[in-house]
Amino acid sequence: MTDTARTSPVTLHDVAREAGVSLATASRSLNGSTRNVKAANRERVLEAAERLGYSANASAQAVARGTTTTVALLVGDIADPYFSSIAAGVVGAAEDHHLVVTMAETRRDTAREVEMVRALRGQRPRAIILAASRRLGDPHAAALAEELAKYEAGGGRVVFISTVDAPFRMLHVDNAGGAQALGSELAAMGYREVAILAGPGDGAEVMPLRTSEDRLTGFREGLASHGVDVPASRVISTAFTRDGGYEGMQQLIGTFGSDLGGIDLVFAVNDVMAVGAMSAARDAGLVPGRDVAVAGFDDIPTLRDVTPRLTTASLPLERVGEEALALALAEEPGSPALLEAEVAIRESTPGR
Amino acid sequence: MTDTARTSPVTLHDVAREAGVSLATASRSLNGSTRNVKAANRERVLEAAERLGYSANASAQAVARGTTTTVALLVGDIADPYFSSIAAGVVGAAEDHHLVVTMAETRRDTAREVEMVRALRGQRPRAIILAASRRLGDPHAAALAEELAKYEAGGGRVVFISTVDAPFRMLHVDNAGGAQALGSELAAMGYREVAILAGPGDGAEVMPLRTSEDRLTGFREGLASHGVDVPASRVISTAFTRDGGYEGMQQLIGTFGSDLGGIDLVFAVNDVMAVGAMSAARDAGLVPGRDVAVAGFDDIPTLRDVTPRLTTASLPLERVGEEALALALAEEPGSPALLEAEVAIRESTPGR
DNA sequence: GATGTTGCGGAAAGCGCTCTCCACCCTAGG
DNA sequence: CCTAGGGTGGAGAGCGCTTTCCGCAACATC
Repeated sequence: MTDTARTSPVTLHDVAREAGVSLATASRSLNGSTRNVKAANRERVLEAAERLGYSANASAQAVARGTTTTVALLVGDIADPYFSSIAAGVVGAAEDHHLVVTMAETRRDTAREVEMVRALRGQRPRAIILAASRRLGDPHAAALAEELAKYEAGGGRVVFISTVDAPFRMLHVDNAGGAQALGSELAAMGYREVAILAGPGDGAEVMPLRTSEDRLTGFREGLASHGVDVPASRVISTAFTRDGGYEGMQQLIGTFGSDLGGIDLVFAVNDVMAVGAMSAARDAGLVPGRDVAVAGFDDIPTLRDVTPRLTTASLPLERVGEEALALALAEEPGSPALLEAEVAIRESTPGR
Repeated sequence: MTDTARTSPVTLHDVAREAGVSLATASRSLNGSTRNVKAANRERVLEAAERLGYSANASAQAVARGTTTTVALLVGDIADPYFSSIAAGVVGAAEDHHLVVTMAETRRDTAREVEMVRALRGQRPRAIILAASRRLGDPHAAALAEELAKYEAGGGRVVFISTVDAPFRMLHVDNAGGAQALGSELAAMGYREVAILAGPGDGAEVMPLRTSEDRLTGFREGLASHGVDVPASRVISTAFTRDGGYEGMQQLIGTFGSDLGGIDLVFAVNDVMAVGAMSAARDAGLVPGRDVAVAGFDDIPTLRDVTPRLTTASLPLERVGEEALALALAEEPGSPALLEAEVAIRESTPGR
């Protein structure tokens, strides 16, 4: 019976002995190799395994087979709904393929990202999926690329989500296109005096996030197609977080006064920033949606219930995760996939 | 130089050969064992490793050392901010210990949970942390306990977050106490006619979630201490999700009419449900906070900006994750830790 | 009966590491 | 001069598996 006093896991050897067969037969019975095992023997092995509570040592299998069942996912911040939604997609899809996913966090620090990749590389994952946002002209980009190249040289696969073109498998999210459509639609609704809360980076000292940049540029183009221009003085650089949005709006109010100097629409480059911005407006006595329209980007499900309901560009984040895994597993990378954003006009931009 | 054509990872053997030393010396140089290596040799090894882009094979190390650097985390739903906050805490703390965390999702299905544990067990993680919510009288509980017992018999550690007492390391979250304090305070503020949106399970067909049950009971006790009673007809069983909250409120409105028959406070057993409930109220023409007060539980950061700001019991979720890991790593389990919730009264319950 | 075929079990050689043990060199002490 | 002992390198066993290869038996074919 089960040896309750043991303190190290049951091995295949134990099972084989218990079943009275060889290691080879036990192995073949438990993982359905190409080779057949006589039913009687397989039966005995399965029983013995069950009785002993055997569970194959994945590390040993990995060493013997030369391949693991692991996929690594690197995100900026797990608690951020943007990343956790993507993670949910990856984990869900991974499970369908009987893969285990290991996660790490860059904490939005691009130097750490290189370290994390180095650490993850040791796991010999089938693929490394990078969902952490990249910066333009990042000084660590070269180091990252080098580390990833080494990983690929060892047979690994690298998938990048939403970023600059890189010599790896790419999953593009249509930030620019979505933002453009959003900008165009809002301009058509009559908004003329627009301010933008962009992500961090002024282009000089700190480099901007690629995602933020794409959304900023796209949005401006969308507005421009209706003859609306956003002067540089109305583009605020701030953190890519809720607090960043809050502070950005505060800054706007500080600069232009509590009537915002006629600004009728504030576009934040992501939903959590937009929500922070609404709070700041409210705290300054403005009613979002009435005194100033606000729009975001992403369409985070958890934020679906904020009031007024947020106009945004809807991104299928779980699907992004699923597609990323599919891309990682595909034999041939194919052309870079593009996931589109869909404009969702809601009460936070009632129109003028 | 780096062999760019290779397709299988660089091994320690390669490094040793490149450096002109033995496998043993290479191993000792690269991981700082107890044994000394002459500086010159270590230097050569480090250089060779760098040049070849070597990264130690974690699986092989695990097999050789008989121990991994992995911790497994099992959550109900990664995209749910409750779980992702805990996950962030675990991942953050794990990193400080140079551990990698692998995540799996039960999708709130308790049968799947057993399977997931079985799969994770193969990884031989140092610990398995279970954050997935458990049900009272779960028919799969026995199977789960058995699977976990097997894992522990193999030297693994199991940590349970927020649940029934079980013969494993426990991290208790003070759901009952927090709910009681919240109930008491709200009763003191004058609320008398209360309805509760509880989690799923009617106690007969479907078993209730332990978390939900604790919060329900605690809240009732808190009210009772001020002489306020909640009749069973005002306790709605619904899904533990945003949609569950929405439907629960709809049901309340359907039953008691659009004035809610005098109900002045609705307590939802978690924040996402509360937010869903507010939306349902709004969609029915009620103004949350004015026509009906709403309270939640958890204090999810992402939901900090909903309006009216949500009264809730604040749980330090990231800390829960950190403590869970600490508990997993501790030599001696010690007495079950208890993490307290703090009442946060905000505008969604202005008082009467 | 000799000669293939299959079908299946087991021995053993790896997989990429760690770590024990032994060998060797050098210095110090007698 | 010899011996003891500390420091260091390397051979090789072993971790828990997979998988190749060999051998044996049972059966079909001529």
